Amino acid sequence: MWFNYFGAMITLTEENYIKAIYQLGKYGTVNASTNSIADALETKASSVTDMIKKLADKGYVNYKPYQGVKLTQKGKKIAADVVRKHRLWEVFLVEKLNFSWDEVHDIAEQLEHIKSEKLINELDKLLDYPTHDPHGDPIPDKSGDIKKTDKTLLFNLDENAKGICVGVKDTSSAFLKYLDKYNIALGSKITVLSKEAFDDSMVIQIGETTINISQVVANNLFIKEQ
Amino acid sequence: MWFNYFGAMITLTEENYIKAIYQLGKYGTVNASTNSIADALETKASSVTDMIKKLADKGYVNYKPYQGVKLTQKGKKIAADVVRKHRLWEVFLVEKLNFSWDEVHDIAEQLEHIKSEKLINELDKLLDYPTHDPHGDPIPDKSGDIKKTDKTLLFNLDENAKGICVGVKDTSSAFLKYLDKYNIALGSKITVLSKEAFDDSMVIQIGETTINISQVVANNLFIKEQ
DNA sequence: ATATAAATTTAGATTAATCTAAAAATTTAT
DNA sequence: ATAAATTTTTAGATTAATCTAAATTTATAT
Ligand SMILES: [Mn+2]
Ligand SMILES: [Mn+2]
Ligand SMILES: [Mn+2]
Ligand SMILES: [Mn+2]
Repeated sequence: MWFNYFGAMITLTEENYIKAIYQLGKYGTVNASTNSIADALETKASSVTDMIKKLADKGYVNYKPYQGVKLTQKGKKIAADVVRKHRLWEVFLVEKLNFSWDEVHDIAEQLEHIKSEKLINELDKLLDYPTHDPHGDPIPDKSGDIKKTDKTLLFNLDENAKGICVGVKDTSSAFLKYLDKYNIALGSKITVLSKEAFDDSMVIQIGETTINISQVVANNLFIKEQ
Repeated sequence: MWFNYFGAMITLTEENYIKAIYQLGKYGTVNASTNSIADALETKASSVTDMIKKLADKGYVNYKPYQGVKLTQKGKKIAADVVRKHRLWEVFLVEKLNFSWDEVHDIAEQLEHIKSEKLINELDKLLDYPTHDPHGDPIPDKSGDIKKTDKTLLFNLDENAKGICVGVKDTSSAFLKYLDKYNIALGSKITVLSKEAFDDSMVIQIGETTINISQVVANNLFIKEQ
């Protein structure tokens, strides 16, 4: 039996639902729909409806039938804690255990559910209080706050614009390995040499080399413009 | 869905049962009884019977009704892996995250179920391949073997015998805190000054100081005689 | 050797989380 | 405005893990 911040019992499954709702609500203020939650968790809409009711009973979400859900303050705190743990563990795996950034997600999915406040705070200290995970995503602080930096998708940059790669939107192993192959990493300086209107591809310069990237790639790389 | 060494799916609960059976079979060759397993896991005998059947179906234990169970080779490997993970995580918590030896057990109970071979091997490397956990218990190697050292309970030492504290039998927080209070730690040099036949208490010397300990304490401290 | 006690198993329920299929509500398109 | 399509909910089952209470088997004591 494990108890959360508010002294209530919470299961691994409930945490996963709450995290999914949190991440769906990241952009915009719309409620998370039943189907979107089902997609995110690779489960069925009927399962989501059941769980949503339980989460509403426990005070983690506000729910009116057919209206989707939104996290309460309580729910947001739980979600931020899980995300904080997930991202700190990812940093640990890369910084201390020699993992590469495409290997950490699945293990962090497990580690994010370990319950111990001291553990996570000591881990934070061991890692010297990192602010971002290996994919450039911000790490919520103890109170659940994240300071969001101004970043844009590479896709939105104009010709001749310059910037630094600060994150990835798609964190799939396939995409991360593609980036490794072309020496694109967090911190890389990128210049847009040209844009092709026909297929929205781009020619960009990374350090000394020049490469052609597709619209798909450009839409999954976060850049801090300079 | 998680898969073990043999490619079979295994749940956290199954792992806990297998570990309990492993630890019950540590001394002697007798089968683990249904009730002893129930006690170890704080569950009911009827639940144990059900689970035992499932473990037998999966080939982790040999079971004949009313005869208790014994781990198969397959079961022993699973158990040793879980124990290895448990103890490596305990070392990590003490060595890298400033935990004391009385705080690590419950968290290791959670961490021992994290599935990643690379994770545990890298952790092993980070910790410089420790052979014992913070309570003096040996850490199984990758293939599940543990080299057991010759140790005896302090209770068995004669008057004037000397030894070094190499482990604790009772790993409860209460006992460990008692030991901290009297500056008894792994590595402490202990001399038996006298034994009291009446209540089996002892007077022992630790470094400069002399203390009286009860039979309960003497029966829970492992000593390497010198 | 029988009776009593203890250990173990079986039977039947319960809870969490899931699913499929069908019903109901909402949204979109004509 | 009505019909069609989509989304969401409900109904009914299933699986894993647990429990209580009763039945059965094994061990112990006279
Ligand atoms: Mn998760
Ligand atoms: Mn990440
Ligand atoms: Mn466990
Ligand atoms: Mn230990």
